Amino acid sequence: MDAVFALGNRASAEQIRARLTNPPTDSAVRAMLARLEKKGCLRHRYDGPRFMYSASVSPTTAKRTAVRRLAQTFFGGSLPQMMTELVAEESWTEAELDAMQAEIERARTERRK
Amino acid sequence: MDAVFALGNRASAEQIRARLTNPPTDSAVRAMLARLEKKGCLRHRYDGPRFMYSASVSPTTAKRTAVRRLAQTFFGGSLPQMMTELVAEESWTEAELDAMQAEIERARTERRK
DNA sequence: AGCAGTATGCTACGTACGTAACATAGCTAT
DNA sequence: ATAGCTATGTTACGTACGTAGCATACTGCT
Repeated sequence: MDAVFALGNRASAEQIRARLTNPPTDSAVRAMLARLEKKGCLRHRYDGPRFMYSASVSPTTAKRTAVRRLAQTFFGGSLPQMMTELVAEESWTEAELDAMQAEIERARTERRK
Repeated sequence: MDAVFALGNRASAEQIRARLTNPPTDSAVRAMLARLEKKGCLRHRYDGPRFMYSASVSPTTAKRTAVRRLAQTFFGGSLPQMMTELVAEESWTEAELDAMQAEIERARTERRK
């Protein structure tokens, strides 16, 4: 599923396989995709000669879920704590710090509306 | 594994089971823990009457790996893009924005050393 | 038409996993 | 001591998964 989302929620079996670490067989990937589709996690449609798979939940929803799961697992369930910890523990360039600060300023003005 | 890390990298089988969504049987959890230990993902030691499991990789390492994986899956592999997008798309209180900004300022001074 | 090349469909087999059931060991209260 | 609770160990069985192999269908090339 991660591979599908990383590929923009529209991916062929071979593209998905290429993104996996220790990629299993082509046959295994196709079998897994069929199972995920049977479970309702994926859908597929024809794109010329091959299937293109997409998740049945929107990438936006999946993203929010994944972010919250990460916060839950490693940051005590607190998104703010996750953000401040990431600012502190990763290494950032001046430009990246500038960009984050600018986004915070924009969030402040958005809040006031 | 997520449950183990969420529990501070020191958890009993029952604690782990309690954290799982649609928790499988007690027997299944214990069997899985035994398999993960056999694979080298987990270790256990006795704490009074019961086993306490811990990951064989440090929580810090696992956290960095998980953060990068999230960035890879949903933010084009870019940590800075992930940060700015999270600032923009989540809803924050003034205090939380203040805390993030303060952490950015601190990161700036750290950078100059 | 004939022939590669590619993509899906299907089958069979071994391994991993989820579950249930029972056995064993240690601790506690009576 | 003994009965009861709890935690781990072990076994057996059904389902899910990883793999290999072959069949079928479509496309493009000669």
